[in-house]
Amino acid sequence: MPFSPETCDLSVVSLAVAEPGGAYEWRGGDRPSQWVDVLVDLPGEDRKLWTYAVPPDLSVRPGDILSVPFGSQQLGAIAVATGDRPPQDLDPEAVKAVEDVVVSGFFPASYWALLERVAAYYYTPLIQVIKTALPPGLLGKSQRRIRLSGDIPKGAEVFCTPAARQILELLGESKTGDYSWIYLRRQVPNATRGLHELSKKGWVESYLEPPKPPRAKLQKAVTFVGVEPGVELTDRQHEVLEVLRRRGGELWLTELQQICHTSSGLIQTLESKGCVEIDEREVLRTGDRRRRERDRPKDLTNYQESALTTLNDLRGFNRVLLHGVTGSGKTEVYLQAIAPILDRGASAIVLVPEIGLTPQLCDRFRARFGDKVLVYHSGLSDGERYDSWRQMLAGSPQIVIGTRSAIFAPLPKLGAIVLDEEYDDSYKQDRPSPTYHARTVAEWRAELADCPLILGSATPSLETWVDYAPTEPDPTRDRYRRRQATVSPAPTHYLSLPERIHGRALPPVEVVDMRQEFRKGNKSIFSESLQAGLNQLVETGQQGILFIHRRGHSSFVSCRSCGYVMECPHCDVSLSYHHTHEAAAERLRCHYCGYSQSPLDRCPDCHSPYFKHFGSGTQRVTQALAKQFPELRVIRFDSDTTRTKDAHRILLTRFANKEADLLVGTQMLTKGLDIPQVTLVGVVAADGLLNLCDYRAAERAFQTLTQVVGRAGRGGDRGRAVIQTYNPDHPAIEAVRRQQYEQFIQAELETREALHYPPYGRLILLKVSGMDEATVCETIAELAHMLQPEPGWEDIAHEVLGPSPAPIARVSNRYRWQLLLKFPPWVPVHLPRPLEELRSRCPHTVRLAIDVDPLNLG
DNA sequence: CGGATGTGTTGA
DNA sequence: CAACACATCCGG
Repeated sequence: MPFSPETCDLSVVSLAVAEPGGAYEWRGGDRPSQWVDVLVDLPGEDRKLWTYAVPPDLSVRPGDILSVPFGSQQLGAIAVATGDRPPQDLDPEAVKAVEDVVVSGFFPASYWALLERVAAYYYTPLIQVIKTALPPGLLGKSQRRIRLSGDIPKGAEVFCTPAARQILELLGESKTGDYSWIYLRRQVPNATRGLHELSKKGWVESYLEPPKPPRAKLQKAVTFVGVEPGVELTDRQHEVLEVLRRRGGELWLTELQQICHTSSGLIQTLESKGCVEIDEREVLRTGDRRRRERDRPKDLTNYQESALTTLNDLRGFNRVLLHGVTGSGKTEVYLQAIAPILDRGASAIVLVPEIGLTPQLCDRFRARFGDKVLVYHSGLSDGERYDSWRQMLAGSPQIVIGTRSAIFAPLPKLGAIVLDEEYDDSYKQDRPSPTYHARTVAEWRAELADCPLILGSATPSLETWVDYAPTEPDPTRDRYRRRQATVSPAPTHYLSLPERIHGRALPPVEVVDMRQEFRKGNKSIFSESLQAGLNQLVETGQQGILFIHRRGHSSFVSCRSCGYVMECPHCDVSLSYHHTHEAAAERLRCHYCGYSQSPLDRCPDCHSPYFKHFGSGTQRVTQALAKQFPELRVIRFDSDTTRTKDAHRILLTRFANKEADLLVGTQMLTKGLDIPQVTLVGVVAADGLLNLCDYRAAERAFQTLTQVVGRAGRGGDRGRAVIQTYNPDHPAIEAVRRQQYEQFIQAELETREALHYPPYGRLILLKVSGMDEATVCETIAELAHMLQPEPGWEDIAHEVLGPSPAPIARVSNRYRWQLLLKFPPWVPVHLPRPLEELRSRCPHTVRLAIDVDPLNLG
């Protein structure tokens, strides 16, 4: 296709140009191209293309990540189209040249369509979606930094404004002698004025630091070539050459030097004599190279077998729900379903909620598939993520295990996508745009890649249940749902694993009414039944888990005399008490803005000395345990004790090795933990879970409790679970006790349907925030007005709920208000007004964020 | 985003 | 009339 200004008209042009199944090739073709149209990484410049010249020493193809000069700075950019004719509507002199090709990437054909779809659905600029899909730092831009310069007369800061003085102070303390301008501006009020003042005096200067995108790590490798006749070698040279030959003819330079205790000089001499070649090779920083026992496919239960048969026969886009009770062996089904896909030369993506919490799953995949397994998540260093990402582009059959962003893994030949624990909320991004749900994106990706999508869960979300589970046909309902569906229809399969492997039973669940315990005179936080269970652990040598819900037992600091509660000065939340271990410093921390301070020993309000923290939930419980069960060995597993890298794995290994009898922890315990010796599961107080004011509270409580209960009795010994609550009749508790998923789900669905909440209806949340409360209120009122449905159309239109202050009305000194748009099932989901128009009504001090399909209404 | 340019406000 | 805060537009 010719390259012309017309084809660059962006307001309308979709950037997805690749033909399905074809090679990734946009306009331009194979001819050497001298010009390239790029999308730059600039906020607000959505979809505008910029033309650059391609210097003769560079080769640029569409899809390449570039660095380009832009104004005074350097920006990350992505090549969209190339051409060999100069742009006609531009002065050729004004066209700048591409600075560098950062990565030359060949995305699979459907990849761009996927990114476009995410951009459109979540109302997000395409470049921002690209940024979420790429490893961090790839679209680097230059950074403005400030450093001290020239001689600053002693005591001169006295004559400066406070802002300037503060800048000088900060720069003086800085190790590198400089700070980024963004940082200074955040730290110092009126920083702009201070900077002007100082640079005029010549005491500081600002400079642009060029972007430094991650690079492949290179190492020198030595390859054996041979000895030409007539080449003279010393004995030592012979010796080194012989070592290299015996070791397979190829070694890293450093390795060879170490083995032979020689210098690089000798090896260079060998190179000059033509006996070896030295060249730079890419080394992968993919971590974990531990050797491990090779794992063989396990025997399957009948249910697993039949699920696997269905999975193995699937070709093309199919949607599958693998509904297996806890301990039914879902992972083994994934493993055996993926094996033939790799054999066919295709790859697979396996998504898990949080990788740190599922080291066992990764280990099992690695044990089964060895180095074909790639792990990808935010815990990796930028370099590691970059290497893994490049490895995916290579296209060899592989398995990517990762958290939600791994749904964008650029695997060219995708054979299947697995989402484990599909109901988990961490699949939804709620903070910057795009606020995507990995399950939604996975459906699109599976559709575009024409491969099966497998959702696995013991407690499927309502969304998944209504879409995937077999129910009696209900034409009215189905027609409505179809109108709001986000994927085209596809064969759907419901696979059930109703039994645990090895014929093990689900643990019986006992619900204890804590009000009665109290009436009986039991003042302990442990019911009699749970106490008995804990005592038994010591006797039998079995292990147990105690689950604590964070909100049930707060960790705030309050005054016993006057009731004063320590709050964050910038947010409307109380500060939480943190104390990692005995030696560590005690801190009070704000979970929302990161503010922290040391604890006070007197109440700032009434000066009473009875000013105490209540400790975190886990801390309080471990203290109570130490008192009542001194012989129990306890491991705390919460955000305080798992902060460091690999802490999850270490603590879990210690527990698995029976170095403790009891694991006490929060939410983190619910996910994928598979330790056979666990026979007792206790929930200290389920009430914190039940009382969240959210339309999904009951569903979430049911899912979490079922998962926790499911940790018990996975080995040979029978398990049991004790749930303590002040609310034993709550439907969610009742459903967990009887382990009746379907009845609970049906009742819950009816509530949702009556109120048009998802999955019967959909939501869009608009969030507005700013420093000045009045401005925020005015703005959101205007937005609410603009978004009202046309008068007279109320019953066939969306509803506008709000404006209302966010549940936490102030964070980092920003006041937050929100609006909820609710679309009943028969109303197509879309913003009634273009986002741009809404943005234009917001003053510059006010931020507007949009959350499509929000999970947390606040 | 950063820089250049334009406009409105203040105050000596 | 300057100095300055604030808005707007441009960048290839």
